[in-house]
Amino acid sequence: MYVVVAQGSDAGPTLVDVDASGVETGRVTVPPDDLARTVREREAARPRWVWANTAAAYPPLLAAGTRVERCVDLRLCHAILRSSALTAASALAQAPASGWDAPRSRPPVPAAQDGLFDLAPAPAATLDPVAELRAQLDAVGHAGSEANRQNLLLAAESAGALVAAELTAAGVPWREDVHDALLSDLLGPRPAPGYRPRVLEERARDVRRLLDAPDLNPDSGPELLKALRHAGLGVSSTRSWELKDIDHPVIGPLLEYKKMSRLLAANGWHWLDTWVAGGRFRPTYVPGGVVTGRWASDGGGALQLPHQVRDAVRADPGWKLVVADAAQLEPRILAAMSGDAAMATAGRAADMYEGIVAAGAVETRTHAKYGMLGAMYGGTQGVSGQVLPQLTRAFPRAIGLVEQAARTGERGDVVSTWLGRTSPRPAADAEDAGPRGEWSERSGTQADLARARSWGRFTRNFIVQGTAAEWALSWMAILRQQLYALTLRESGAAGAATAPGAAAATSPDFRAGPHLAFFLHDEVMVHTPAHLADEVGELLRASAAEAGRLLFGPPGEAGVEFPVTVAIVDSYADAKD
DNA sequence: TCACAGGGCGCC
DNA sequence: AGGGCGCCCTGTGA
Repeated sequence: MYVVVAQGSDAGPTLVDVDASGVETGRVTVPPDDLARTVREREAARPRWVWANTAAAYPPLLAAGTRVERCVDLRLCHAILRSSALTAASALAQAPASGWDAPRSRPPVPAAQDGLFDLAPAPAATLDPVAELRAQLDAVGHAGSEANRQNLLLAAESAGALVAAELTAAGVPWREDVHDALLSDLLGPRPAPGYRPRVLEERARDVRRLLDAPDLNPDSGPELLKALRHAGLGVSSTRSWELKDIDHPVIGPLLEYKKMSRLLAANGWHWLDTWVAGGRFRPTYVPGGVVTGRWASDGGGALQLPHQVRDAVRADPGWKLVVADAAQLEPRILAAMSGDAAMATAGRAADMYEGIVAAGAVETRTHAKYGMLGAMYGGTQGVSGQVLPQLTRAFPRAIGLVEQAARTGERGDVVSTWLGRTSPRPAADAEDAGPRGEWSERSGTQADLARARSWGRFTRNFIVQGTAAEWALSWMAILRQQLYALTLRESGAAGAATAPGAAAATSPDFRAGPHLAFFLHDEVMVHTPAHLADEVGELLRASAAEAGRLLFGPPGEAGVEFPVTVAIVDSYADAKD
């Protein structure tokens, strides 16, 4: 059932067999060099591998050609169970903070060195993963009738950790030559270090001339603001959206400077040198890195990859990129969570916002879109605020759910996602705010009300964003298994002469067949041999539907559909409409 | 010289 | 006066 990978002695890691009720049934110490081979052999029995931290344990296995199907990431699951409202009464939740609560460390914790070991925080190696697994099994028991949901969340979170490590190992196929040509085209040739590219330098000169500010550094906000005001422009900031409606000759060159400067700084040649090697962009994903359950990324800015450079993402020769995007994921999630049949019906339309118009709730698609976004984010101004009453009349259960989440947050209480990820409590330390302390310690001040409303917007969005993240994790977990099954099938066809039973010892690398290459909250990219692209596209649709059933049950009368748009392309730039 | 906050902007 | 992020740059204070 479970095989716990524990840090043993210098002799190597210890593998501890544990049954479903937490009872140890055997253990063995493995020489470090044999770990990957041993895991590969044991994988045939499909155990759930249990380790402290997938990000540390799994990459070495992958590097040795060992893929695993299932795991428990104790650190990630601990974080969920510690704060979950479903398991609040458990010993795990009640215990004081331990090494399992340590924040993730960006660089791996260096080994304790002579004399300093007692000053270092408890390293993961000193924690007992078997005891932690038992504590987690016990905690889930406290969820009672909700144990299934909690288990589903833990499984999804752990599967996500496997996916994240595999995404980094696979990398995004990246054509450095295309990226370089794109940069040269927009900015001019790569300059010597310390110099601006030609186009950027020309725009900077234009801006200085048109503002009559010969020494202006356009990268300096304060300098730029001063120069703009001196030229008679009544601006309060240097933000592009504030500048773009102003009629002055400097605006054009300035906006172009900002755009190009951003490209250079964020995804220019330096980024290319740092993050792309051997034809792959390998970002680090951080599962659970956002409180809502969304992933974060650490270095490389994977989750902010601008559309400007996506043309450099190209399938390998003979391969294709299959890009799938969940259409209007968050409003559909809200419809499913709330059981709002009218909104589910609106979601039957290929475009949910058109469905909302067709239902007679609002007049235009734009009103539907901004109204729904406003409802989920807590917008009160402009179009969102205007159409909210109409949406509330048409979809009382859906809107009521987010309104209730907002009220709960304003009171200072916690909310939970569909699978039971629970929001943090608001910081209670507003009093130590220094000079303002004397009037913020009384409740009911303007600042208190603003803070409460802000936290209400957070909890309002938390339930939707967090549940959407759970859906996306489930989607990827299902997809990951199906893609690997396809890889196994293909390799079996190629090696038909191999004796039955020999397959396990020679399981193919997951990168030999269709595999996940990129993830972006509600969008995934699969890199696949071209002849399988259509089949992969169908898997992407089917797994999205299955993720919906896994979370919300079979789509009955009020069933919500989760359609995905699928594009089979050579270049990522061609995937968007 | 370094760490940090804030402006600004990229993504969902 | 709209939720969640990461990263670059500048300016400031230790």
